[in-house]
Amino acid sequence: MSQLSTKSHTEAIMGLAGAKSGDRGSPNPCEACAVRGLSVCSALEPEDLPRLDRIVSHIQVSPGQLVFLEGDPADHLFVLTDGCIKLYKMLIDGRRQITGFLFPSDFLGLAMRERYAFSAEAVAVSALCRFPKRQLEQLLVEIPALERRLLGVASNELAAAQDQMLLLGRKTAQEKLGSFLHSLLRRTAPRSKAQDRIHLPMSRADIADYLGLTVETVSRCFTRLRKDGVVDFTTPQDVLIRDLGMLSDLSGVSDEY
Amino acid sequence: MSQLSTKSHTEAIMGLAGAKSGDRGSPNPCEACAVRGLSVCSALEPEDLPRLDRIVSHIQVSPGQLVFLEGDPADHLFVLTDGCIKLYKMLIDGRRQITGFLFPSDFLGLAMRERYAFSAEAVAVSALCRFPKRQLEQLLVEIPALERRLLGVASNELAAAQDQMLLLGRKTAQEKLGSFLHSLLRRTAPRSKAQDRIHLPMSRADIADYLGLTVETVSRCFTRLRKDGVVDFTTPQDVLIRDLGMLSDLSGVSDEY
DNA sequence: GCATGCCATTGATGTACATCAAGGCGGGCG
DNA sequence: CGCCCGCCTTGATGTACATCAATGGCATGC
Repeated sequence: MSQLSTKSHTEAIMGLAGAKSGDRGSPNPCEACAVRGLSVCSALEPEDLPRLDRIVSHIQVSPGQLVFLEGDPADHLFVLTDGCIKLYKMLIDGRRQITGFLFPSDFLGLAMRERYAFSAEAVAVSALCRFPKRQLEQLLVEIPALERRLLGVASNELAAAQDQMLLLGRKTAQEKLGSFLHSLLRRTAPRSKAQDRIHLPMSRADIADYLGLTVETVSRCFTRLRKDGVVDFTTPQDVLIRDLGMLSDLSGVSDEY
Repeated sequence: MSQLSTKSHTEAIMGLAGAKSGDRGSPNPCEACAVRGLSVCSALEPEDLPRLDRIVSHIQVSPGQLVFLEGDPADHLFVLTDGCIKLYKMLIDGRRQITGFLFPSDFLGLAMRERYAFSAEAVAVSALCRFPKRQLEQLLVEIPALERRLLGVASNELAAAQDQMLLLGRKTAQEKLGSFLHSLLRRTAPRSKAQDRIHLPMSRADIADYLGLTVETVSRCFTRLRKDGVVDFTTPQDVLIRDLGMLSDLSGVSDEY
């Protein structure tokens, strides 16, 4: 694990260095942001946007690159504007638990503590807005609506975390896969053209580590779902939902999820 | 499950009715509160305390009684002042996942959403301060320090939830039990006389539902830990930690936990 | 074009934990 | 006091998923 850490950490620093930090010259990027209106930033009045612009910088990461490592000083907060990021924790022997996947407009680094409680690594080529924590905290004081908004984001994350605990502790492998596809559909379909298609940017190993399973079990359950006519795969990364009802049943949704 | 819900819900209402709601007559209970200084309330200046007093009411619940049910309108927030509360979610077929145990000074109802995302039920005789959400939100606007504090609480809960995901998804039964005892020790020992003793107010079934196991496995792992000299039981509810080192190793602690 | 290596899939086997079942113990109540 | 009833423990058996192992597809690079 240590060789992974150090190596990846270096990559991350290179990644950060390669970013167009500060974005001096581009006038007010936040106003034109793709996720403006969806993300935390929507809590701001248009006239407050320049204050965000002043402290934001933009970074790019490619698959496998780290945004930060568990235990790093938590100096920055992020908003994902494009791509996909995975968050994970590890045990000393290398067992890994992915605690979440982030998609555009998602907030990163909410854990407002001394150090990051998990690592963040790019799944796909991704773009993030980066805010220095100190300066953003100053903004929070001046703009209560922003703080309110963060509290709302935290609430949602907490609720999602509890759903995930239920999944990890009490659902079968089939149900886990069903729930996973179902929640992915709800999160990403609204912003895609086809309402019944899901793109899976992450590997089977990532899915396994998210659901507390192994690669083999994930694969077997997927083929089972396919043979049962619930889903179909155009490629291993592209899922077609053929029977949403069965998928919902499987995921154990009632009101939640 | 439905009969449980309705029955328990009635109990909860009775419990709430039985509480000394409003506490008219007692002048400023918050000032004398047992958990004042530990809990969210510590974010308040002494001169602001009466404003809390004005909106707080106090309720008592006995073991098995509900504080609220998943899906209920989230009209109140709580601070636990005494006892122990369990939070849980259920699947339609009755499988249950306990998402957390609360101890005195813990905050309850952080998920600031329309409806509660989980149920809260007393494990031991418990006392709570109850705040109407609307009125507390008004206070949040007027006292930014309070909102800041809530965000901090949310961060901590989020971090704890991620630790729990790692536990549920990737740890063995032994490690789960070890982690459980270890974190309980860290949470409750500071406030108890004996630094190496843990009282378990919850049943084996509750522990099982918290760790994603069965009662039998919990019991077997406990006896294993006892035979290995890691812990000892004076009663099934009272644990003596005999080898903290082994316990730490087992729980997979590095910095975290 | 072919070699290389990663990723997904599938099969054979193993095992950690669940399930089923049977006492033992202690507390509450008649 | 003694019966009853939950709760905990322990044993026997079952199973869902992990592990081990082999193969094929696809992209990358020489």
